[in-house]
Amino acid sequence: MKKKITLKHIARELGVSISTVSKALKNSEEIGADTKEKVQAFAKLYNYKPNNIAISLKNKRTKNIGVIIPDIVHHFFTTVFRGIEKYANAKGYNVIVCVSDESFDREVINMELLANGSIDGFIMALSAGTQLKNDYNHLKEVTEQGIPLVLFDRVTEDIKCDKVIINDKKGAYNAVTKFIKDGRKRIAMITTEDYFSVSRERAAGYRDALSDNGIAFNEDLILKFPSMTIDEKVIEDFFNREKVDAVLSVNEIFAIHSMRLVQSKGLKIPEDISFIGFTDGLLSKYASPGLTAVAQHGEHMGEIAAEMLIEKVESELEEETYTTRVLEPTIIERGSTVN
Amino acid sequence: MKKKITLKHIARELGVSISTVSKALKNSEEIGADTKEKVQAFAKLYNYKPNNIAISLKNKRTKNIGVIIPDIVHHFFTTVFRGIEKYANAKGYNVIVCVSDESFDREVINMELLANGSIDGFIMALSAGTQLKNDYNHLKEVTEQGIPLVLFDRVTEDIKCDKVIINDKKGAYNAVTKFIKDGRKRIAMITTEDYFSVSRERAAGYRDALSDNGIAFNEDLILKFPSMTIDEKVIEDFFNREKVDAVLSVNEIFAIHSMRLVQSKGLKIPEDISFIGFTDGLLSKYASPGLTAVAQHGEHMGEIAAEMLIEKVESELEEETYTTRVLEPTIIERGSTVN
DNA sequence: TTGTACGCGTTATCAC
DNA sequence: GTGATAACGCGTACAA
Repeated sequence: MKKKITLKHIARELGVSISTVSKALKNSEEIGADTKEKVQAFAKLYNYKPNNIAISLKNKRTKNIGVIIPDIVHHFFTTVFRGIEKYANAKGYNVIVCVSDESFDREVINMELLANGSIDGFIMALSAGTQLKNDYNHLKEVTEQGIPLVLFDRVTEDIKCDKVIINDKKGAYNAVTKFIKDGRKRIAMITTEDYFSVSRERAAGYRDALSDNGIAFNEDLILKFPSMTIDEKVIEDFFNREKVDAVLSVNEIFAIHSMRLVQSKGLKIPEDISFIGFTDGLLSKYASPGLTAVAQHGEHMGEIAAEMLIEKVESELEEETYTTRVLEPTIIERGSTVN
Repeated sequence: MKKKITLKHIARELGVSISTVSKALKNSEEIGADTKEKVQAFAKLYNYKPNNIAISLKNKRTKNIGVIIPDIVHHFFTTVFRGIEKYANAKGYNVIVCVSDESFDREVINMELLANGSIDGFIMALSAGTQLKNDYNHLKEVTEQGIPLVLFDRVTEDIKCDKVIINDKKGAYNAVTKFIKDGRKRIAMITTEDYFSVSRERAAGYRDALSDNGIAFNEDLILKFPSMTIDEKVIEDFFNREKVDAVLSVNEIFAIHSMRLVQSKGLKIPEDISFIGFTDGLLSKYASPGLTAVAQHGEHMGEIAAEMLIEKVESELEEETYTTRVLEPTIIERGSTVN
């Protein structure tokens, strides 16, 4: 087993000082050509690579960025992550991921852990628990320490930092408008509780589109789930109770479940009832019929988040200007709506 | 902006030495009760937390584990990752992820980067590029440096290290046996090129099951894709050319594509043709009909990989005993096969 | 041209 | 009880 070699080893072996070795490896002009050659040859032979940790300690820069997401087995977060990873890697940064599992406590613990020197900045989407509790002190502490933070998708007004979101309101607005143009009258919405920032925005877009088209808002057509988990029975009751001809869902899981249910009741999609779901993921693509989706462009979102973060990390001056990038959602038409 | 505080700051502020502060904070018996109290109160007030990087440098242990996977937007890898993250986190480790994007070069680069002190050990699945090139020198270097390595799912015989895989051969064997029990005669297999270790194993299981049941192997019933990408036309040609009544697919994407295609040709699933696909993911669950799947238990696999790695990392003695854990696959029955 | 000394933040050892 | 010192590995200002 050939252990990692350090400057000290090389210096001792070659009978020179550590700083000479250090300079020689950086091709410093101060060092004589022969010494340089000797040192470089030796370093190459033993495959010397500087120790990242030592460099981090010295530079007070780790070249790591911390990503905290609620769930990794979730297509949208996964695409965002890919964008982050891609951009960060290209810039020479590594990505440390922690999963909050939608829990406030785990989000806090992970953040504090990473904040103690492990990373240069954070990119994160708030956990459900955090949004429910509405407590952002852990974020505040981090930003007050001067650690850059970028929030994406699930954000909060309470924290001053860079953010990147999609225009959820407009996405919902456009979807509902499309339904209305297609002649739909009783448009339902399946969503989660309001403490999710995205759900609130989407609900607002839904209501705006209805009112702009002279359709009265009907509370009975809103189906709310307390979390990301589904109760098949509740969906069934809903569709037995309410006669609807279009459904906007805040995620594809709810949408797919509903589609299967109404199909089993003998309804035809999109003739009798049409569907649009947020988060253009695999399920939307492979459902039968395909689910028309509001694409959130996760990968692009991730790239932008990483770009914003790294810019802040690398900028010397600490101006306190924070920007929010709003990406435009796109509707991907598939078989669940008429064209 | 209140910057991170260090031992030095506390020492200076309180007019004591750094080592006194360090000891006081660790509740050392050597330190006087009043000094301890004073120091601890001050530390709490200013929210002192030791710097991870400095500790890493001192201990030569980072409490980070490096995970290198071919693709993050992939349900199976994602579930494995969740298992790794969960276990590692519980043990106080962070996870640094790098995505090789199925490329040999990116795998090498990422590995070398992380190997320079950033992590205590690696967990990885080989990229397609690496398996194709069949070059494992970067793995060899890492293990020779004494850095523990655990391979999962996509492994190689060429490297001596801990491994965790599922019994792919048996999974395929069981699936095909089920087809035969259900009276199927012309059983096709959709797979990738043989350089994937898992594809080889699954193909072997397929052949064994046929031969054990007295069915001749028929090369024409094997549809091979060069990579993970799908050519719709090729699938169509295949099903137009060959009359098959059962299909085993090495992944769910190929299976779902095929199901949609044969359905569009008017065939009934599972009456006319039945399907089983590897990787029990979201698509299998939500397809119509649901796709009977060979579950790979990714999360469990991840937990085991993390457990094996951390055990090696924390064990002082460097015995060279490597074990391979083989998990048993399970068939999850859904509508794509008769019960 | 090369080497010495110091600092990054922490801990452990040893002296006072 | 408390503090000085060395060490982890590296880079660099400064001295020789």
